[in-house]
Amino acid sequence: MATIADVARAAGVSPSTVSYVLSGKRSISADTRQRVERSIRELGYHPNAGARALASSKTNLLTLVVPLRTDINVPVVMQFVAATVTTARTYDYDVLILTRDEGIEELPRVAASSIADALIVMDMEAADPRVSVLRSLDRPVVLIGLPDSHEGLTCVDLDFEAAGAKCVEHLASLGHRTVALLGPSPVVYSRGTSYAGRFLNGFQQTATAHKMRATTMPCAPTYAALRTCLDNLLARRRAITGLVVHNEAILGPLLAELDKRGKKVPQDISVVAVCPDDMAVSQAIPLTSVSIPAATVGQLAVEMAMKQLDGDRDPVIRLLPPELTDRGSTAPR
Amino acid sequence: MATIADVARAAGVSPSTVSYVLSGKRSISADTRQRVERSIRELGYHPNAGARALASSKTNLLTLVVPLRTDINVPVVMQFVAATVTTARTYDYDVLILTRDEGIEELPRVAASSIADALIVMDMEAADPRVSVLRSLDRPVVLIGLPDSHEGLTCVDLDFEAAGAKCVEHLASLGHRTVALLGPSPVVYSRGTSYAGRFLNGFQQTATAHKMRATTMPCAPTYAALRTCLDNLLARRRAITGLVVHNEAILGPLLAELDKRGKKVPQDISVVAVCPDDMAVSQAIPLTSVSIPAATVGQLAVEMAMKQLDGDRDPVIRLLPPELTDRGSTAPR
DNA sequence: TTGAAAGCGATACCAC
DNA sequence: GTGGTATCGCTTTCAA
Repeated sequence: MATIADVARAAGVSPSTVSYVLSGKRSISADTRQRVERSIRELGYHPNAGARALASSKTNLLTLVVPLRTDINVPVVMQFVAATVTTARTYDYDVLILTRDEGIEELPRVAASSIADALIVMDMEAADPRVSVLRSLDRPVVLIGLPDSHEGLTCVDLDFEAAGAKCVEHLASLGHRTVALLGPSPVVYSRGTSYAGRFLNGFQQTATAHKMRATTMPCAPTYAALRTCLDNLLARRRAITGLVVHNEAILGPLLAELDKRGKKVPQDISVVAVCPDDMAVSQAIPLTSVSIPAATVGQLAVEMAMKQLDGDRDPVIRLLPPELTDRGSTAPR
Repeated sequence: MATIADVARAAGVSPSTVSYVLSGKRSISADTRQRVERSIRELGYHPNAGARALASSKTNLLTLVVPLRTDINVPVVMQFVAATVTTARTYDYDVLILTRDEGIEELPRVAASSIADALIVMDMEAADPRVSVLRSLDRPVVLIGLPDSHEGLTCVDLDFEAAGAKCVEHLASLGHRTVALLGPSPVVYSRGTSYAGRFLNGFQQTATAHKMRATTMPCAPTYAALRTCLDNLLARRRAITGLVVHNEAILGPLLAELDKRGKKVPQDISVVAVCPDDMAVSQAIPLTSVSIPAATVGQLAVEMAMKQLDGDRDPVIRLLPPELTDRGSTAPR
């Protein structure tokens, strides 16, 4: 494997000159630059990452902590990972994956051994035990989600509270008075996942503000759970006319089940989903939805990490405003 | 950040002794070891990854090349990634993610700059252009999938040909004579994805061997495509009594649509799926299936990479035998 | 059983 | 505009 010394020798210059050609940190004569670049090409030279990290205290690696449990929304996580990796590459960074199951003790290891320059952590819970550890790492950190105590930490996420509000506003503007939220699995709530609670708040507060009758119901991602929920919801004396679904896994089964029970969407019941756009589009019928902008969040997370690496250590909270797209699964009442 | 010299000083020994305590490469007196370990703990020492990589020519990083297109089976990919990361950690390795979109030129970069010690590449196509590049990398490589020309390369995957055969055998043993394969999206075939073709071969050859009438039909992951496929399949003069579904995304919609058309499973039509077990279980009705052992494959891939890093460079082809679980969605004819 | 010191391959400071 | 070289923090050979 060629080293910087090999390149220098081949180009008839010193190693430092090769280094500067690569980094652009000082001006090089056109002639020298060309000879060096030619040698680099001919030798197939790639700077050794370890040596570079040691000398510069920069690894050009980002650590991404991903939740890989089964009860998470796998496609959303994937979109997020993809966006993170792609964006990182535009900054010449590679991405290291840590699954959250490896546990809290992996974070200090990765930080202290200088494996990565910064960390991006997904799926924060409201009272996440990792918060204090992350704060102590002395490395740039970006959280996806908004834990309760996030002082000093940079966070980015969809504004789920506003999203909950937006869904209700939409139904209210169509004249609906009796609505329900079909939420994520009970375990998501009991775990204190931050986005679930924030969405729920936005939903309830807005319904209250509009003096609507509002029911909320968590739903495990199984047919049995869904049927139970629907049995319950559809048996109400005051018929529910608007349904907000914050549970991607259940969208397909829900539509199938409503169809089976002879409930037409949107004639009998309006449905608003909270999910990535592609998912809303690919259901049995296209769904009106508030988009979960996983790719955007991933990109922003990397950009915020890069900003911190550039020296701007001020914590930032960035909550993306929700966007609702009407695809016809909601109708006036 | 504490260095090995700090630890050595605190413990009253030389840096080399600390290094040997850590690596276990030479015997250390109990007393010395304890003093060193104590200092390590007290200082919160973690060896610097870059320095270690430079001195030892080992990064303890594995590169995982993941396809992050939308037409792939996202949950399967996730299971695979999770298993890879988890297994890698048991060998004290971390995992670097490369998405295949970054393209072929990233592979030489990662290898030549010694970012990672070995590579695991998912989603190989039959005539994958990456094969020759990978062969030239001079680093351990494990392929998930079986490209046509894999001489000299280590591969691991489910034996999809045997899986296709097993599905047909199962239906044949139940007396079915007219069967169909609902396959992956046409783009998966046209891309030449290796597993799709292998499964198709196993399906067709076995059907032929049993003198069964067999239809095969790719199906895009949309409701429209599914309906078209079903219209076609259900209109046959000889009614299809056994359906093999090698397309996870379409399982839910398929069952809903069959239900809607009044086709009872398994009374009117038997269904065998090819998908991860948890997916087969969580459908509207539990499905008889051949399991896609993503987690096992991920684990094996890491183990095979580690074996190569241990010096055993002989290429190995490992095709896992398919396992069929009867969950009642198939019935005698 | 332990220590001293020579690398590993870059970066970046100091000279010229 | 370019070169020389100390330095980063660890591993490992050589010596004792």
